[in-house]
Amino acid sequence: MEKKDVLAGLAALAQETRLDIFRLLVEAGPEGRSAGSIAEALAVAPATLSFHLSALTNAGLILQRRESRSLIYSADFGRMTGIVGFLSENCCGRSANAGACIPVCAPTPEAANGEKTASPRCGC
Amino acid sequence: MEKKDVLAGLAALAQETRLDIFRLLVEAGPEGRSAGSIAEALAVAPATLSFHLSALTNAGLILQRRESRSLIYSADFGRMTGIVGFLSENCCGRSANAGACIPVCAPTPEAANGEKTASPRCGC
DNA sequence: GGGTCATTTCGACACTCATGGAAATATCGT
DNA sequence: ACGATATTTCCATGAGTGTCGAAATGACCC
Repeated sequence: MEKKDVLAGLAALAQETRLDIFRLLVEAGPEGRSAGSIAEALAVAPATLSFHLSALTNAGLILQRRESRSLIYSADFGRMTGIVGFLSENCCGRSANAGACIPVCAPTPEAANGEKTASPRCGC
Repeated sequence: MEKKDVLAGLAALAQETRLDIFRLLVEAGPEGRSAGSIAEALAVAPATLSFHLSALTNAGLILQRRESRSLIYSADFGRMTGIVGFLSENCCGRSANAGACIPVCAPTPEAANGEKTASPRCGC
């Protein structure tokens, strides 16, 4: 996970509507949710929602797929785990991390296999 | 840790110069670093640095103290841990977090004592 | 192919942000 | 009190962001 990716992710999440969208998608799990359903849930105008969805997509935080007429968005858990890992490693102090942990989502298949995950998991 | 605090923290860190400043202060530990020393290390104009330092301070991410002529800034590790905790809990999926952890800095005295820390530590 | 539904793109607007020079403020040593 | 040092505040400027109505695109069904 490179700094510029983390920066993009933070910028994307540092906005109330987008954070709400992302949390909604995390809650929805891998199946995701259609744009319309998100717009309704958050009471956001379609054009505005689309703007935010593309911001999140560009940041690599969410994925898009089409399902007949609807576009379904879902959270990219691996990316989010990478960001949290970066912050923990680089922004929480490196010497004093003896013991304390924050539980995190299980690695997604893609993260578990290839893609060197820079975040060292504690062996608990 | 409330959503608006997390939002403020993310907004503060979602900017390259500020992320660099914060990482420098994390590296410096509790002793911190003077504004001048930061400006020199990152090659940032004093006025610009001051602008960013106050953004980080307003977000609650760093602390300021005076030491004779210099103002010393240091990272607020408890705050950062809170933000990472929030992201892990709310943005990494809640069902699938069985086992995986990300090591995090030991809680600061203030976090360890009072101030209900919403982030559940895993018992490893 | 025409109608309809779901969503995006375009365009315009108000607003906020990042930058840095110049002036102001605070602290120290003499 | 004065000069030097460290840092902030003030100000102007250019760039970027969030919002949303209206028009365009894509997909389905008959």
